[in-house]
Amino acid sequence: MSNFVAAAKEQLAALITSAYESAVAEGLLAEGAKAPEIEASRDPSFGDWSSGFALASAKALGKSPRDIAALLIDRVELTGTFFSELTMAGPGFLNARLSDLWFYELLNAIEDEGDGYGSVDVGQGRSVMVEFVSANPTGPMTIGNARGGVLGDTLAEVLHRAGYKVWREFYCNDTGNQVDLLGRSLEARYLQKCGVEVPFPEDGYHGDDIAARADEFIAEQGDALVHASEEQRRQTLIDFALPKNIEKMRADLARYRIRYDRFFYETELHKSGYVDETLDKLTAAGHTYEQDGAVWFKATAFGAEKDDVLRKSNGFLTYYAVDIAYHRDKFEKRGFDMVIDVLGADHHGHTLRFASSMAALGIDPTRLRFVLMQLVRLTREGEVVRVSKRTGKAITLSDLLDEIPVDAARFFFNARAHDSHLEFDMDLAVRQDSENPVYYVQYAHARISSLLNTLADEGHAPPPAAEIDVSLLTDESERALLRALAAYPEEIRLSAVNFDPSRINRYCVELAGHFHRFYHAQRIRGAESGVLEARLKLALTTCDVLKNALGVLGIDAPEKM
RNA sequence: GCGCCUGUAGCUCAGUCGGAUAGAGCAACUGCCUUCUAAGCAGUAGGUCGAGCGUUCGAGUCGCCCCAGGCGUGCCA
Repeated sequence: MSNFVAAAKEQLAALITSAYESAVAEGLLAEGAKAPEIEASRDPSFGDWSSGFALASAKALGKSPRDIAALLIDRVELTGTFFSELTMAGPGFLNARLSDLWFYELLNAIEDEGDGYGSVDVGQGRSVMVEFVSANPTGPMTIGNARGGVLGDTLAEVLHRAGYKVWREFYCNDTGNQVDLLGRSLEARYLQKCGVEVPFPEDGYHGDDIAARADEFIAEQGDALVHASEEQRRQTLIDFALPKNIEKMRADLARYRIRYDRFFYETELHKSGYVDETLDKLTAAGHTYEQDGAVWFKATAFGAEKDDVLRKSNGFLTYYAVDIAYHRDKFEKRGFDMVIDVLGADHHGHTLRFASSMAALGIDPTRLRFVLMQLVRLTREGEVVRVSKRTGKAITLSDLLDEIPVDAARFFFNARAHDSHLEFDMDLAVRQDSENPVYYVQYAHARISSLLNTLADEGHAPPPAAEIDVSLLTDESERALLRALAAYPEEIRLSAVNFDPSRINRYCVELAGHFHRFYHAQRIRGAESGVLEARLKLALTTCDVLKNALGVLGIDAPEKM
C-alpha cells in the first residue's frame, strides 16, 4: 500500500524541517516557524514539488523569504533522497525535482502491488454502509436515480479501496403511504379498463407503467376484482404489482452494473416490532410528547428548527418514525461504524433531523453521514425537460439504458461532484461519439493493448520493473506520465475522504491524456535497446493503472475499439 | 422571510490547505497518418472567476453584503 505522492511530500517536508532546525541551531533563524506545506508544482518548469515555507514563515522569522530559502537550500543534502534538485524561485518558493530513485521505486511498487495499487488505508478496516437509490417501488426509476446509483456505487468502491469494509444497501419502502397510493392508482386504472367509470386519484401515479400493470393483471386474472371489496381489490393489485416493480428495479440496476449486498424491506421493521420498540425507547428517554392527537419528536432539543411528527393523529406512523428505526437498526443491531446515506438534495431538510434522532437514541450522530446529490437537469434540444414521477413524464433508467451504453452512462453520471448540478443533455448522451470522454479513456487502454500485442509478436515483452533504467525516460511526456501514475493512490484517498468519486473520472481522463501525449512524443517500436524496454514497461504500467481506475468506476477497459 | 447548493472561456465543468502566468473537454480555426490504433496529437483564438467591500506579502479560494438560478422550509415520501 504505497503512496508515492505522500512519501515524496513527507520527505521533502522533513528535509526542509531539518534544514530549518540546523539553521536555528546555528543561530541564523529564529524558532517558531510552522511546519512546511508541500504542493504539486503548477508548472513543470518549476520542478515537481514546491513549498511556500519561506514565504509563510518570513514574518515569524524576521527575514526575507528569499534569504530564508537560500539558507535552507545550503543545508539540504539530497543524496539518496527522492529529489535530485532543490532550487529557489520567484519570491522565495522552494522547488524540488524528483529523482530517478523515486521513479524507479514507483515502477517497482506499482508492479508489486498489482491490482491492489491505489489502495490506501484511511478506513483502517472500519465498516461502512452506503445506502443509495432506495427508490420507491411505485414505478420505474428515473434519471435522478441513475445519478444516485452511480454515485453510491462508485463511492462504495472508492471507500473499499480506501480500506473500509463496505456494504451496499437499498432501502425499499414496500408499505406505507406511497404504496397505498399505488394501490388506489392501480385500482382506478383497473376499474376503468373493466368499463367502470371512476375518477383517477388526484394525487395518483399517472405513469403508463400503472396502466400496463393493470393490463397485465387483467390478462392473467380477468375482471373478477370489480366485485371484490375495495380493500381486497387494492391489496390484491398491490400484491400483484409490487413484486414485479421491485424485480424490475433490481434488474435495471443489475443492467447498470449495480449489485447490492441487501435489499432491506420496510415491512421487516414493522413485522419484528422494531419500529414500536424504537418509539418506546425515545418516549422512555423523554424525547417525545403528544399534541393535537399526534406524537412528536422533540427535535428542537437537539438544535433543529422545529419538532417532527412520529405518529400522525390518524394513528399511522410517518416515514420519519420508520426511518429512525431503520437507522437504529443499522447502528445498534448491525453495528456499522459509519453509515452514508446518498440522498437527493431535495431531501436535505432531513439531514439535521436524522442526526438529532440518532443523538436522542444515544448514537453518535457523526457516524451518520449524508451525501447530498444535486438534482439532474435534463435538457433536450436545448430545452429543460421537467420531470415528474407523479405525472409519469419522467425518462426512466430503463429508457436511458436502451439508448446509451452502460459505460457511457456510468461515466456521464459520475462526471460531476455530488454538490454540483449535473446537466444531462439527451441529444448528446444518445450520440456515441468521441464527445463523451469515456471513449477517450477507453481508447487509450485499447491503444496500449494493441501496442503490447504488436510488440509481443516481435518478441518484446515488458521486463520486470527491477530491470528498468528509468534514467532513460527523460522526456517531459514520460516524466509527466510517471507522475500521473504516482498520483493514483492520492486520488483514491481524496475521493474517499471527500466522498467524491467523480475525482476518479477526471483522473482517468488526465492519465489517458498523458499517455496519448507520450505516445505521440516517443516511439517505442524501433527504439534502441534499454529505451524500448523502459517505454514498453511504462506503457504496460499505464494500461494496468487505467484498467484499475476504470474498474473503480465500473467501466470496461476494452482491448480493441 | 429563513436554511442548503450553485455562479469561472460561446457550452459543460475542474481548480487540493490562500501561492507563481486561472485550466480541461466540447464547439471554432490551422496543421500532423507510406512508420506502434487519427475515437489521437500539436497549435491559434476565447476570461471583469456574478457585483461590491474587507482580511494580507498574496484571494477564483477566507469574511461581510448584494444580485441571479436550483432545492427545501408538510400530521407527503
